[in-house]
Amino acid sequence: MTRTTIRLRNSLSRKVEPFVPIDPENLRLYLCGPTVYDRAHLGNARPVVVFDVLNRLLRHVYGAHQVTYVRNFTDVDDKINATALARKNAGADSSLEALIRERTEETIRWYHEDMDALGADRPDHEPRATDYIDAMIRMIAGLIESGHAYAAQGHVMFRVRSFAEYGKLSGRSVDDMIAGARVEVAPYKEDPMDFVMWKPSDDELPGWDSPWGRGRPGWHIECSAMSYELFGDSFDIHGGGIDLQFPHHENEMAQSCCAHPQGDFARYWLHNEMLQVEGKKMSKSLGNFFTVRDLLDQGIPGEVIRFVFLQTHYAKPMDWTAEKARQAEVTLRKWHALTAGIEPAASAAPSVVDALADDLNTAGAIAALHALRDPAVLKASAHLLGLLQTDMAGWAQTADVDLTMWADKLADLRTAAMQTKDFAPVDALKQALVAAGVEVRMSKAGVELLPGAGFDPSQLPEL
RNA sequence: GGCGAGUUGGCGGAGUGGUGACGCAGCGGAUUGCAAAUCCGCGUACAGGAGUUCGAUUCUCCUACUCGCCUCCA
Repeated sequence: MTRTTIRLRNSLSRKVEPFVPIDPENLRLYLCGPTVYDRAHLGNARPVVVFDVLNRLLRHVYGAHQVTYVRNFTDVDDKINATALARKNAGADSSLEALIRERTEETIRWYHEDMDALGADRPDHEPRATDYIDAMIRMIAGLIESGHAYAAQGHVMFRVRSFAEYGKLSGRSVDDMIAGARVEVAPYKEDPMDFVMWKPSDDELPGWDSPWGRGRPGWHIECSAMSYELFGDSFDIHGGGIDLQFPHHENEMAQSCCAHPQGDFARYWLHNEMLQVEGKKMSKSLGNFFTVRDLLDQGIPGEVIRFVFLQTHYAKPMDWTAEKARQAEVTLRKWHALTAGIEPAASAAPSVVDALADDLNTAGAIAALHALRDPAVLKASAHLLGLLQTDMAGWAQTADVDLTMWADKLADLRTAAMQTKDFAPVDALKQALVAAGVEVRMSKAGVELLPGAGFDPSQLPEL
C-alpha cells in the first residue's frame, strides 16, 4: 500500500513541495505558541486550528505515535511584567516573580479552555520559556564563542552579518531592510540589524543570572533553544502566522543554524495568513477586536468557529463574518443530525484525505464532505478535520425535553379544526411553539415536534 | 519604499485547457387546512486587456482594484 503523499507550501522555497519527513517514524512539528499575557484573540486561534488539522493528517498518514507536536508558551514578556507590576503596585502581597507566575498560569488555563473549545488536540509538549532559560544561555554562550554573537553593555546581540543566509526565509536582504530604516539603532549594536538575544533586567523586572549579568532572554531565542532541546538540530515542520516570518522566524533560523551548523533547523516552514473581520483588519482601534472567549460567550459554538476557519485555505487571508458563522451552524446542525448515534466508518473518504494532502486544502475537504452520502463515512472524514467529534456535539444536540403533551394537544386541535374549518386555535398553538424554537411538522401521518436551533423550553406555551 | 496574497453567480467557496461543483439565500412545482420539513426543477459567474492554443475561467504578459506583512503581534 502506498502512503498518501502530503504536499505543503514551504515558505522557505515559496513553493508547494512534496513533504518528505526526516524520519517517517519520528515526525517533529513545532508551532509558535502564544505569549501568555491575556486571553487569546480570534487571530491567535487560526494557526492552532491549522496545525491541529496538519497534526491529524500526519497522524492519519504516518501513524499516531510517529508524530510529536510541540507548541510553546512564551511566558517572558514585557506585557506580562507590566501586569504583574501593576498588581504589585495595587497592593498585591506577593513577589514580582510569583505575580508573574500567577498571571501566566491563569492565561495558560484560559488558553487551554479556549483552544479545547475549538476542538484542537493538545500538543504532546507545551514547553514554557522560563523552564528553558539554561538552554538559552548555553546556546547564546555558544554563539558568542563561535563569533555569531557579542556581548555589550549587559546585552548580547546576534551578529546578523555573520550569517550569509540571513533574509532567506523572508525573502529580503539586510541592506534593503536597513534602507527601509525601520530598524532600531542602539549604541550597543555593531550593526543596526543585529537583534537582542539577552537583555539586562533591573530590579522591577524578572531576571536570571547569566555570564552577562542578571537579565532575561530576547524573544527569538526561546524557540531556538526549546526546539533544540526537544527535537535536536533538525526537525520537520515549523509554523506560525505569516507575521512571524519576519523577524521572529528569520532570527530563530539564524540563531539555530549558526549554533548547530550540522543541522537544518526546520525543513518546512508553514505560515498562515492573517485574519480579518468583516473585510477589515482586526484591530483595537477599529473596534472589531475580540477574543475566542468573546465569541464563545455569545453562544457561537467552538465547532462553528472551527468550521468557519477551515472554509478558508490557511495561506489566504481569512475573513470572519457573522454570516459565515450562521451558515456554518446550519451545515453543522445538518451533519450532526445526519450522523447522530452513528459509528464512524473505519477510515476517512479518500476524497477528503486527498484534499487535505494537497497543501491542507480544508475548503476542498469540506466540499468533499458535502458530497458524501454515507453518514458513517461522513463522520469519520469530518473527524480528520476535527469536526463532528462527539465531545463537541453538545451544542447541536436537540434538547432532551418531552414534547408529547404539546404534540397531542396540537393534534387534537387540528383534528377538531378539520371538522369546524376554524384553524385559528391550531395556528395560535403552532406559532407559540415556533416562537419557543420548536420545529412543527404536520402531515397526514400526524404531528411531529422537534426542538430546533433556538429552542428554549421556558418559552413553551402553557396548556 | 521592500515583500507577498488575492479578484469565480446575491453571498461563501471548489475545481478544471474543451460536457460551468457544492453550500447558503432566491425562484417555480409536488406535498400541506396554511406552513415547516422533505422531494423535484431553475440560475448561464470565472476583474479588464493582449498573447499562446483548434479551444482558456484554467497557461504567459500587462493593467486595474482589494488586502496583508515589513513595529509587540498568530
